[in-house]
Amino acid sequence: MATKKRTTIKDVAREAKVSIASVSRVLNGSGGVTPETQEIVRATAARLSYVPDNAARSLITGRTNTVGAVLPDLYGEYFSELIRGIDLAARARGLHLLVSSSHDGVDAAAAAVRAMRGRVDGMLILSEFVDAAFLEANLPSDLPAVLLDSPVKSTRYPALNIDNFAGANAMVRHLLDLGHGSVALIAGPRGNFDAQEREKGYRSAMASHAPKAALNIVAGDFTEESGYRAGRELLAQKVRPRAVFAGNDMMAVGCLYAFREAGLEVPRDIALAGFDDILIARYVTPPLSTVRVRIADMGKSALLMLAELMDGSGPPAASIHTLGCDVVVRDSCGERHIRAGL
Amino acid sequence: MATKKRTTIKDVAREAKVSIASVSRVLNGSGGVTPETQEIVRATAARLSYVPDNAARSLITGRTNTVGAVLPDLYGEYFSELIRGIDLAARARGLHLLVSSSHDGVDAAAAAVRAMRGRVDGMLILSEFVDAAFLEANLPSDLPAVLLDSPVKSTRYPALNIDNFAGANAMVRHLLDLGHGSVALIAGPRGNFDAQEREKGYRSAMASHAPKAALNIVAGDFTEESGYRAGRELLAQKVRPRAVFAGNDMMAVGCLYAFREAGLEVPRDIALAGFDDILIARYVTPPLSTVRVRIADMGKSALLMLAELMDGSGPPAASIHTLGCDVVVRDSCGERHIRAGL
DNA sequence: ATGAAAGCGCTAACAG
DNA sequence: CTGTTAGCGCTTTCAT
Repeated sequence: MATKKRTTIKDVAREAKVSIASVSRVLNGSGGVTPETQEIVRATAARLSYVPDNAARSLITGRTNTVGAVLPDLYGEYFSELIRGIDLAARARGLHLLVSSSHDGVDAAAAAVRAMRGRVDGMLILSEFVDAAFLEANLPSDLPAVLLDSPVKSTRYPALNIDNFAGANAMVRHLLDLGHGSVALIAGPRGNFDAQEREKGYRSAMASHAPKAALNIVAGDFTEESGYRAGRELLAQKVRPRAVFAGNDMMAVGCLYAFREAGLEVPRDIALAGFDDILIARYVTPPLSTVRVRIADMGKSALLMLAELMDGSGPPAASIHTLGCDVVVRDSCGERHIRAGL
Repeated sequence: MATKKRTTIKDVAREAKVSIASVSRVLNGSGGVTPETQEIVRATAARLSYVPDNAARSLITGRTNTVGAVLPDLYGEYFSELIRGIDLAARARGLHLLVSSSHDGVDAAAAAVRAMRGRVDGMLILSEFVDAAFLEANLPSDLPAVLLDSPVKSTRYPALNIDNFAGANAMVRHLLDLGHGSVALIAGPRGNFDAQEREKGYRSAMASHAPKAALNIVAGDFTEESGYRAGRELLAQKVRPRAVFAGNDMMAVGCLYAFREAGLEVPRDIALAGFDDILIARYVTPPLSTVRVRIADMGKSALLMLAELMDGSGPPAASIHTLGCDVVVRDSCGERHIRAGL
């Protein structure tokens, strides 16, 4: 279809009265061609609006100039920012982007990864289903890849992670500094890597800045609904906490609704903070203090890393890079100013 | 890189002690092979973990099994929903998805379209820069394509549009039915197709349901900031309108802030509605009545249409399909119930 | 500086 | 039912 009867290099060669080799040389800038010949070839190619066939080119060069991005079924805002970061960086390097999202299980993820074989020169993988065995089984050993936000300590692939620990730690510390004697945590889903790191950050901040205060952790699963339930659970405790740190913004929003429903005013009666800085955070009442994650940067950095890997000049395999977060202080935690860059 | 020294069809043939043709036949299900041979081939292929080379396959078949999606630099939520719809439908049909987003001008869009030549069997194009001449100049005449949300009346490509007119019309009618004597409009950017259609919908509803009321249109450009300014402008009018229909949700949100700042209560003092049903709409106070656009459906339908086009069984070129919207009634317009599907 | 020719890995006739 | 073979469009030696 696409390549039904396009003009080929032969047509150009014939029209330009040169050999196909010369045409190839000119169009690839391989040098060794007279300026005059170059001119003729270029003109003819333009006249016939010749476009080299990528399949043929890939077949012989072994390169596709395409990178693949495998992403899970994830929440809109995060996804689009990430993709944008990746796409921009890819375009800047003349690379195309093949995406595959929405995988709801290991098998789907594996299929997605495998389907990209031979179509891409490198891959960006972000999936909770990825582990060392998964990679071993589904990735050709010679295909460069970069792992995003992954717990895998692979010896073969570099990983790029968000500093969930530091972000959570900083936010809890901030809450504590504000004078809220003790902070409760609404945890994220058990198996989730981000959730675990954030919880660790919470524990660490509590241990170092409020060693006498008891830990107060209620369960959640990153959904608004679970945040709402957690909020009610918190209010039912004998002593109502002074501040709550939710493992992500959606839960914070749910929690906010629970508080509002109970007639409490945030932050006067109880302080609240989230994590992610999703768009909504700015628009709820009161605006939510949260931890901003620079997703687009992560996409960009990941692509750059992958590109280097593909050039053979990349970072040592197994390196783990970490991207910082910013504490964004809005109204929900009881103070107003911005503390950035940790 | 990716294809450095992979096992080829020859290796499989040798190991299975059959001809490469048989291997090809088995793996393509072209039939005409004994079950036993099939079994042997399949087993050896699996054992060698053989994966056919896409480039070679494309070269000879002329198909890439990939569709391209060219999107402008657009707002996160819309983009991710659209992509998800497309991706899901593509996967269901065994098609891969090559994306290119973030184009800030005609040239960038043209480059993006051209770069996909030969890499895809069909294209989905959503760009404000697209018009008949653009397509003529940048798309190979034999490449199937579907236009998304485009004003172009092309004789060559089918288009899939959102029924902005009907959506706006229904919302304004709803506002009028509620008894708000006259409705003001915050218009979108001048050149924008969606904005124009929505304005027409407003005019039409006013003409038919409130023929005696004067039209009241203030300018906006789809940004929150412009909505805020428009809100102030509206409040400065001699007679404050009873209801305001904003051309999109972001402007409605900005407008809401202007009203709040002026000490007005929505919807008691003034009713407000938007368009798009972005996530935020649900979370502002009061929740915003709006018009829901089924973006993911649009992506899916577009891909299905494209797939048919690629099979040769597609809709007649130049057909224009329209996707309905739903009026979503929340608190901001002064009544609570849902009216769906128009 | 240019051209001829050998494949890249695969599918699709065409023979047998 | 199976094997042989001719390319698909291109890059890249290797001659000239």
